[in-house]
Amino acid sequence: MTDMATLAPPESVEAFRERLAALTDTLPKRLKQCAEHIAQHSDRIAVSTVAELAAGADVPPSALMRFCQIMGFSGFSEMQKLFREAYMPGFPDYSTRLANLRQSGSGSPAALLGEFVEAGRLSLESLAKSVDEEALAAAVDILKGADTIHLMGLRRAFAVSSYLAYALEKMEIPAMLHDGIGKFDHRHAMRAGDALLAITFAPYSEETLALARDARQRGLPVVAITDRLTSPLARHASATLTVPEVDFGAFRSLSATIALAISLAVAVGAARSSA
Amino acid sequence: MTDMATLAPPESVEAFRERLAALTDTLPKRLKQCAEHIAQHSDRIAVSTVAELAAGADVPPSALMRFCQIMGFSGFSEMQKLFREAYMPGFPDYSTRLANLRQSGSGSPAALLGEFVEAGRLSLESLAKSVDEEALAAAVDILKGADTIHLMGLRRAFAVSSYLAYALEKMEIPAMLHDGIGKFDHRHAMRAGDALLAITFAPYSEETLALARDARQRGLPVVAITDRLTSPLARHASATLTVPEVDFGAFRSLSATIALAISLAVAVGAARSSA
DNA sequence: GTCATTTTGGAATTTTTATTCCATTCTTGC
DNA sequence: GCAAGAATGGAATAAAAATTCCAAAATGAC
Repeated sequence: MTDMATLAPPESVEAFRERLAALTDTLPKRLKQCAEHIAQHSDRIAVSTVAELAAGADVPPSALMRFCQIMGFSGFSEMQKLFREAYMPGFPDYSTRLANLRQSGSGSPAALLGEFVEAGRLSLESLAKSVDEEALAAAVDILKGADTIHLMGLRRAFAVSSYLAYALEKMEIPAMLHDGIGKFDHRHAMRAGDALLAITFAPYSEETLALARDARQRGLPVVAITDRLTSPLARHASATLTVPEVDFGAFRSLSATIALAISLAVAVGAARSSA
Repeated sequence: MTDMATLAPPESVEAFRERLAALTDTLPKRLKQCAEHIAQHSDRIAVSTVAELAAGADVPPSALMRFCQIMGFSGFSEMQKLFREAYMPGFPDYSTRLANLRQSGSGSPAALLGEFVEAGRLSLESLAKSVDEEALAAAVDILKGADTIHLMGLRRAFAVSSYLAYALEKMEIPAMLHDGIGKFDHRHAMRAGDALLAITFAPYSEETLALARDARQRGLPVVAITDRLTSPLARHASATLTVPEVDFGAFRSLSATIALAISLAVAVGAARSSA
């Protein structure tokens, strides 16, 4: 760190992150500690003091000050300003509103809604944190090559499989929704070259497991969306995607499952149309 | 405000809100301004200074200090501490993770997922902010008195109506899902004493509108879940719930719609079982 | 191993921010 | 309309935080 032509401070959190990523490797020990701690806890910058962050990174406050300057800020305060302004963008009083909703008499419809909104949000955040990018890419790979995509998910998972059927149809991708109507199992509709996307959560639906087993035995690739890597569905799957859905009461919000499913569908759509 | 036996400071954001609500009406002008501004922007407390908040409430800083003390804190700093500590976003590094996801090459499945997760979150937050509690209560009222609840929603709304059918079935509430199979419209399955819950978004499904119109003409109450109060579905409805769903690309996340729908179902379930 | 250069830790300083205090202005009961 | 009490605004003070600076330690080139 000899010279460091004072460049303009990052103007957005994204720009900040980019510069941070670019710089981290070039920094000496203490400053790298700062960079890593900041990268890990960037959401605390807005509500912490220099001393607190420095303690967290296990460096003296002056090291953290130097770090801020290297990032292009005049000092810590300028950096903090960026994060304070970005704090809760778009929906400033969401948390207030949510608190009011949840408080509006337990059991009241509004309070219930508050709980489900929160459950959905937690599920989505948790999904973003835990998603296995490789498994997702593998799943896209499998489905983009399939002649017809068979969709199987019953009971609570039926909402997801039916939405996928809608999305795939819209993108003109051949898909078949196995809906269990009349107890026809339609297993013979699955032909060589097809793939199965199966969705089930505990307690696992026997019909879904059976269809996945059948597909597997006949050599068709199976993509699983389920709740755990050790789920019985995963045993039959070539790629397994897990969703950490938060329940409220007896029902789950499905937000995370649907987000994952629709992402998968759109990624497959993009892959097929560019092929 | 003569004497104010110094009581212990609130230990949680909920306790804070309760005390705030209880106190607001007893306060003189300036202090009430503080209370109202704080109630409205409690999420900014963690990242603001006394001067900033005071300016926002249009009072001098000393008034705000007095307000903090009346709330039971030793001063502003102690109050701010409560909010800074409470701000542990459910999953500490969610925002970092999300930023990484979205950055992972546009068009990649992971990047798509990042976008859908964000769209879902925004939808949920927006729903919490905009939900019409009275309309929600009215909808529960209508549905809790119905003999059979008829569910109608096609295309993208079918995921929602089918999930509702699942939830109502689980709660042993008589419900019938109109699925459009074989183009049977099943309108005559709707009997006096029943109610219809219809769901459609632009471009509105003709079948759904037709069924709602029919129910209306026969004097059955109709609850609508749609995207705008001016939607054609709302014209046939006794209660209209609107959902501000955020799209990403051609598809919506459905998170908010499902959260609203399931809340409605559970509230109806609770109302019926306690009746 | 020595010297030049970079990096570091902590004490000293400056700036910002919170907090107190009190003179003045409003209210309200009579 | 007058007094007594409450509420208010702003200047003065105290506290906390950010920032700078420099001597000491570490590193690395020769």
